[in-house]
Amino acid sequence: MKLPVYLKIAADIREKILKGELRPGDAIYSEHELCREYNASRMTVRKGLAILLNEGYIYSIQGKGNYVKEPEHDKYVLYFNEIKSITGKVNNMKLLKADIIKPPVDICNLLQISESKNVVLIERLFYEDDEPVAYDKKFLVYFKGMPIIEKELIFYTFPELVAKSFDVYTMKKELTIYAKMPDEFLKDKLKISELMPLMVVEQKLYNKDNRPVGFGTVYFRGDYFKLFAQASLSDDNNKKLVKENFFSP
Amino acid sequence: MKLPVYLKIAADIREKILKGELRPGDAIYSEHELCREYNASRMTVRKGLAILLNEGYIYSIQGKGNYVKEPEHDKYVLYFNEIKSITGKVNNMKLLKADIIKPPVDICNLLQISESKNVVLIERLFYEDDEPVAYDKKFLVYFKGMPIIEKELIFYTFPELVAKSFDVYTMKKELTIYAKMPDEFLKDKLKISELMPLMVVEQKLYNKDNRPVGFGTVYFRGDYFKLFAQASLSDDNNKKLVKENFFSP
DNA sequence: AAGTGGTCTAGACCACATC
DNA sequence: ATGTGGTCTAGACCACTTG
Repeated sequence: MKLPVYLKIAADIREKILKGELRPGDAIYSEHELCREYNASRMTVRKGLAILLNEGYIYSIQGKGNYVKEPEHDKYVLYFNEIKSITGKVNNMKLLKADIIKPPVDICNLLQISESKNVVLIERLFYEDDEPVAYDKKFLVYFKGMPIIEKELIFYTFPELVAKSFDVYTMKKELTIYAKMPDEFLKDKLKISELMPLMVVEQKLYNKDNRPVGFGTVYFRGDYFKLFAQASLSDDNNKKLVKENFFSP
Repeated sequence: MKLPVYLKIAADIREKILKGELRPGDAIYSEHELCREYNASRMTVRKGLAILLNEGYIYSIQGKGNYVKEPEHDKYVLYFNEIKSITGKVNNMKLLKADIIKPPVDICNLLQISESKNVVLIERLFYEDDEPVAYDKKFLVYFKGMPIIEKELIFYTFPELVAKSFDVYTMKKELTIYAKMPDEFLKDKLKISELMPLMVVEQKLYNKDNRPVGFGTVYFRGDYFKLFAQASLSDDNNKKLVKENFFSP
C-alpha cells in the first residue's frame, strides 16, 4: 500500500462527504490548511481536490474557498449502439438501400443543407436469426470521393460510418428516444402482427465545426430492445482516478 | 486574451487530433519536448495533457509515452428525471399510496432483503393539467425514524427521496428503459383508450456500501415522453447540457 | 491588508520501457 | 543506460473576496 498522497487526500474528503460529515455548501479546509494536515505541497493538495472537482463532489470559488457541491441526481452515462442495444444477438444484417439522392425537405432542415445537395441514404434491417428486430434509416451529407463500400455499410454503426467518412472524432452526437406504434410499412418490414410498440432512437451527428453531418432513425421491435444507463458519480471515474486527474473549469 | 498555457497546449493538441493530423494510436510529442516547444515547465505541460486524458482524447503508458485514443462512439450523457423528462409541464401530482408493507418476492430479490423486512411503498400519479401522464411506483428499504412526510413524497424525485432518507450522495444508480403496451390497470390509471405504448423506466438505487436501497418503476404515456442524450467527448458539452437542460444548485 | 484559489517554475526522485 | 511518464516539493506571482 503506497497510495499516492493526492489520492489519499481525495479519498479522505470524499469519504467525509459520503458519510455526511461534510454537507453540500460546507467549506472544505483551505488548501494551505490541507498542506499542513498532510504535510504536502500545494500542488499535491490541488491535485487531490481536482479529482473531487472532476467527480462533481466539490466546486471552488476563487478568493473564497472550496465547497461541497449539491449532487447531480439526474446525470447518467448511457451506452447506446444500434447493434449492441438489442437484447438478443444480432447475427444478420441486410442492406436494403444505399443511394445518393436529393434529400426530402425535413432532412434538409435537420442537416441544414439546400435541397439541391446530395445525401447518402442508407436503409438496413437487423436480424436475430431469421427475425427482423430493427429497421434503420440514415441520411449522410454526401461529398465527392466518399467511400461507399457495401461491406462497411452493413456492419458499421452510425458514428463509425461517419467517422470513416469525415473525421475520426464526431464532435457532438444527440440522441432522442421515444416509443411509438408501428405504421403499416414498419409492421411489414419488421413482420409485426401482434400488438407491439416500437422504440425509436434518432441520432444526429455533428462535425467539429458543429455542422450536422448525419441523421439516422432506428426503429426497434419493443420486445427486443432495452436501454441501460448508470449514474456516473464515482464508479465510472475510477479508472481515470487511478491514472491522473487534474484540470480546471 | 490571456489564455493559460496549459489550456493552450490542450487546445492545440485537441485541434490536431480533430483535424486528423494525429490519428488514433499515434504518439504525441514527449512531455519533455512539449516543455521546450511551449517554453513551459513539466507540470504545466502535464496539466494540459491531463485535460485531454480526462476528455478521452489520449491515454498514456508509463515509460513509453502519450498516445491518441480510439474515440468511444457509444458513450452518451443522459439526464433523466421522472418529472422533467415529460415533454409537457407536470403541474399536478397525486399521492395514491404511502404505506409501510412487507415486500413482494420480486422486490425482496431486487433489494436483497428478507421478506420479513419492512419497505415503504409509494404510488404517485403525475398530471399535465387534468391529464394523467405517468404512473409511479417505488419501494424504499424502511428503517426506524425514516421521515415520511407527505409533502416530500409528492414533490421529490426518487433519488432526492433516497438522499433525504439515507445519505446525501447515492453512490450508484441504474436505469433500465423499455417500451411496452399498457395492461388494463395502467390503461385505467392513465386514462388510455386508444392504441398507445408506454415508456417504462426502472430505477435502482444503491447506497455507498453498494447495497440496494430503492427500486422504482415509472410508466409514462408514450406520447408525453422523450429522452434526450448527448455525446460526452468534451467536458464543455456536459456543462452546457447541465446548464441548458436545467439544474439550479 | 490578509486570506483564498489559479497559474507556473525548476528542479527532484521514482517506476517502467526499450535497447 | 537512456528516455519516458508518475509523483512531489518549495517556492513565486496573480486575481479575487472579505474585512
